[in-house]
Amino acid sequence: MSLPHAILTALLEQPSSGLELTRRFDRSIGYFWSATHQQIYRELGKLEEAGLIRALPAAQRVRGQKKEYEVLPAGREALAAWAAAGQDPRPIRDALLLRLRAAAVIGTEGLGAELRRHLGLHRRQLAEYRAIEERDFLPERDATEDRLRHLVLRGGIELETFWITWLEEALTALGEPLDEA
Amino acid sequence: MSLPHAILTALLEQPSSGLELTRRFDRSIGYFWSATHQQIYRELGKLEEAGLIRALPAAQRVRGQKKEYEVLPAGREALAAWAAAGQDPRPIRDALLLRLRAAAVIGTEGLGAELRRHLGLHRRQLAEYRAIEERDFLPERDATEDRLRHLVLRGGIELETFWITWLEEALTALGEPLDEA
DNA sequence: AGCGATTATGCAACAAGTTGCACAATCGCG
DNA sequence: CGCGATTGTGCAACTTGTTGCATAATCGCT
Repeated sequence: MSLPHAILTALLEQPSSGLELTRRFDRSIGYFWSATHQQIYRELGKLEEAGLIRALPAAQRVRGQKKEYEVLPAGREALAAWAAAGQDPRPIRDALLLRLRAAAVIGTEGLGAELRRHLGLHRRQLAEYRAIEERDFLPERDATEDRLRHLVLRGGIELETFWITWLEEALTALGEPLDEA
Repeated sequence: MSLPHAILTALLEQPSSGLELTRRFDRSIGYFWSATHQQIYRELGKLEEAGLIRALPAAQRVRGQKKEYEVLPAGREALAAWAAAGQDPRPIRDALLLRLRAAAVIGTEGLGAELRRHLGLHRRQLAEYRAIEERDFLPERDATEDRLRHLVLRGGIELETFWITWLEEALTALGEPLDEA
């Protein structure tokens, strides 16, 4: 599984506390690997126990007080091993496509509205990605690190574009308007 | 969750036994909602207990003997209710994008090969979808049912196309060849 | 008739992800 | 100083998905 490796990557980029990680998983990292704060805290506990990360020292630690983690050499090695292994793409599991297939047997009522709703969501997400691209990735800067990050963002942009294209195609084929009347 | 609804849809299309369902989940349905046979058997048990489906009668039923299921009216209603409710698209969780982000902190070694491997997998999948499209969806037939099924397939085709485009873009940006030397 | 391959159903244990909640410290404000 | 809002950590229970295995019937072949 990849959650621990997502966390190791995030901590290598920047040592953080559980809540800071949670926020980053809600923003940039979460654009391709989402996780809730409970998942993150649980995984931080496991990673610390496994000796892959450690909490930065603090006077005394009590519940409700910030706790920063950093990656230990063993953690960096574990991440490298994971990266070297290679993951197969997981089979698609998409409820909206299933919804279409269901519509073929129970009828298309309400389908147009649902497709339009998704179209709106994807358009909004695409706009967000584009804003980030314009803000963070000017054509000048071109270090390898930047290029990799930019590629990830491009992936998000193109994926949202795919959905928008497909949804418009679907609505057209069903004789439905693209926007609410 | 959607597995029960995927099964209900499949059984409405065609009453089947657990193994027949499993095969269909490996083919057409599995292209957008994958499931293993254990998941399917477990879910069939639950659906039967809930009164949404029933096993077609047979002389006597023992382990290792085929058991066909059909959807009861309550099952059709449950499916319609699920379809009416609407699902939000789930956040992306993609290991390859995570892999790129990890490469930014631990180095790009082996990344090109991994991207090429994925490129090959997606190209093969796309070819498979295209073959199905040519075989099953001639421009003549145009019932609503066919149109819906075709749209689902188009989704698969466009999704694979997205991956191929992005992977080629990524390899180019990294100065890597698109195919093994 | 005997036997291995295939078809078919299913249990159990585990791993991963989700939901709901509890509780402590700290910060801002009147 | 007191008190509500926010920040921060975390447990417990549950659902979903995966892996490995057990077991029974049937089919084809010799």
